[in-house]
Amino acid sequence: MQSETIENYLKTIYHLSGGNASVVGNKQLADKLNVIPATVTEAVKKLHELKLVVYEKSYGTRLTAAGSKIALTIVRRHRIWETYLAKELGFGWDEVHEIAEELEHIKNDKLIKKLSEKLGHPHFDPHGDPIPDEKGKIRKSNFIKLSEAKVNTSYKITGVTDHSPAFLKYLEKHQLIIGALLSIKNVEAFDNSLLLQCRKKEISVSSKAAECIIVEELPVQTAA
Amino acid sequence: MQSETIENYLKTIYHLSGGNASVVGNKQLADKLNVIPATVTEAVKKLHELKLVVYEKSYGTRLTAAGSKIALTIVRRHRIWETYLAKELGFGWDEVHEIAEELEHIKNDKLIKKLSEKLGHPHFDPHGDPIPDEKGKIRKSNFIKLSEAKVNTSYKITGVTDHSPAFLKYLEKHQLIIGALLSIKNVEAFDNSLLLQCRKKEISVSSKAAECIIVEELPVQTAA
DNA sequence: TTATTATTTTTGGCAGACCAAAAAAATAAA
DNA sequence: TTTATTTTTTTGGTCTGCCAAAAATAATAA
Repeated sequence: MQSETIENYLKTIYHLSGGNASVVGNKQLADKLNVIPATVTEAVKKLHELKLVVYEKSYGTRLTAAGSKIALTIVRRHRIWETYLAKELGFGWDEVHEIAEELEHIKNDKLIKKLSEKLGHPHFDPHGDPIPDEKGKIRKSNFIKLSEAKVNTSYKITGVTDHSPAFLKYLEKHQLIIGALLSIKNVEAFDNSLLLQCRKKEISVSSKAAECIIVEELPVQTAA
Repeated sequence: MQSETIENYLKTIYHLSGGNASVVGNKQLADKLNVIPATVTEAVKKLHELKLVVYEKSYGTRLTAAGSKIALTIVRRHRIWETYLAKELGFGWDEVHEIAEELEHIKNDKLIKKLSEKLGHPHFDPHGDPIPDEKGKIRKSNFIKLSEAKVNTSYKITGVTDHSPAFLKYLEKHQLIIGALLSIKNVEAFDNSLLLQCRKKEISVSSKAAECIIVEELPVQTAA
């Protein structure tokens, strides 16, 4: 079986549980999936019967190993397609998510294999999210949110956690794209907005935006 | 709206009516769609209400202009994807049909535009079937079935009308691929099988196979 | 033209996926 | 700990897309 609906539930549970197989609530799921909680109750009961999740009444749901495996193949498909659309077909990073939401349900292993091959088996998609390999293994990294970064330290942007076109276009406009180098000059006490130094320009970003930008600390420059 | 089911019905009606908007029966449709005739009756009633077909009770169904337009966009998507899978991703011509059956339902005009662009806006897919353009227009051609070809005349293979992997693999094995030149040496009176001359070899093909091979008569060689 | 066969339609039903509204349970606040 | 508030579940219904079996039509053969 494995309907598109099931795939979407498993994928969403995976995302909401942060990949940790931790428990997610019905309301949470309902909001992400644009259905009402009653619908989720039904669905998770069925997923439980299929042994893809463990559902405990009035408490929550978490993925089983089998469910997690399926979720990871969907995530892999999604991110491979996103990367392919961006790299091979010239789509913008703000466009790929929506199309990949459909393409991720195409069931053909060889297709994903070919796409991955053509891309040189990438480990990250255009938003900096890691791409699980065929076995579902994910490259771990010690990236942090920009909102948790230190002042006056060099960072590189490695990803984003919000994929909305509006946010991505905003970032692009300010050249806050993946790979960009930056440091925090100042944190505004009033609203926690950050004053960034990036490509010789100073840019102010809200704390909300900083929550959605993922960075990696750069090794300190050794004196030449 | 425009569910996957509707798209499949319209596409199938299109194929069965030979692109001529002629009438197709319920049984016919049911067989192609792997459902029972009763299901088709329901479906065509609904399509009629949507003004995508004209359904006359106990008689049959044909596409309206609106229905035909949708059918042609599905056919276009299908054939563009088939071509892309074969040319850009290295799939065999016996593999592409099945995958394209899923991909044809991805609703994103820009995606098809990009794929077509990358391919140089092809007019024929790997099976020799014409690809409708964005407006649904199809390149007309005066191709004929090999079974209707004359003896001792030069032809070029331009397409096939059976997309089953078994048939395509059979053709490939005998080098009866698109572009191959051949002529009919003899027609066996007993079973109508054809003795072909192709690439210096003689090949015998059944009348059933000859029904599924499309050829184009070559201009006669003028003396040099 | 009647009998036979094939096709089409009707009727009643089922499963998947959803919703609205009411009831129950859990959580948070007073 | 007793209200509120939020979350979860139950119940009754809808819509789409399908099937099985029976009845009605059409097409074909005798």
